[in-house]
Amino acid sequence: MTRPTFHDFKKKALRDPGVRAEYESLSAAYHLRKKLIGLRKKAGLTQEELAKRLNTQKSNISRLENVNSKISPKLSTIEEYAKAVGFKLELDFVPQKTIKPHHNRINSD
Amino acid sequence: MTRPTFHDFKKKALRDPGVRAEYESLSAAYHLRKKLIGLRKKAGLTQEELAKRLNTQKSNISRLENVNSKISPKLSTIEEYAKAVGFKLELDFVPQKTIKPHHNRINSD
DNA sequence: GACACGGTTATCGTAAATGATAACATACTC
DNA sequence: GAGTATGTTATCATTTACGATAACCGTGTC
Repeated sequence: MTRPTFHDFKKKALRDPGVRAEYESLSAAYHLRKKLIGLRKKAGLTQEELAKRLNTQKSNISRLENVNSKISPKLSTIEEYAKAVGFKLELDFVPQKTIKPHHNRINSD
Repeated sequence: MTRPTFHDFKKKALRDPGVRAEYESLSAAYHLRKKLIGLRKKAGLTQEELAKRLNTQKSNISRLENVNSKISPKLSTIEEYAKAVGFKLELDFVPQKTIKPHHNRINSD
């Protein structure tokens, strides 16, 4: 028998309703940060260069982008970041599906 | 000669690049608030009822929705509001048009 | 090894968002 | 007019995001 992989661990963890709830609630901020990094790199900017555009420091950019960050940024912060890398932020409100999720459904990340 | 109407005033004001910039920068938050109110009403909730769902006070809901408000809410605040009225918040980043705007173009609304 | 580059982390001070309470305005009903 | 419902505004305390500085970790280059 082999050692459990991280994938196995995640699969199992996501079956726990509590863990799953936290995972989903985190996902918005999580995906946001990944998105921001992608936009910055596509714009060919380092954190330091972007920081300069925003009149701030690279450490602050890092904090904002960092997945481990516990902060929930202000709307204006995200907007300014977006603008600095050449994008405009738009907010969409999509109706929540109230469908009970299939009990063995796993997010494919 | 008649008194200048508010519409005239606004039209003129928006020709000023500074004023216009401020107008545009405010518009995101402005539209957001209108959107939020619409979602709440569609859900058939009063501010007080929604406040209860969010474990807060109606005055705080009012502050968040109020167009005159100068605050830039946290992302999580908007997310929780959306969830409480049955919606999910999604962020979209659309490429900025760098086209120079027509010098006499006026926003309708 | 020394250096530069890109990013992370810790810390501290300040500014701003949020929580909470109360008083107020309007409109509507009895 | 008294009472109720909905939303607004002001104020204060608390929490948290953000600004700023510094030290650190790789990685690559010389």
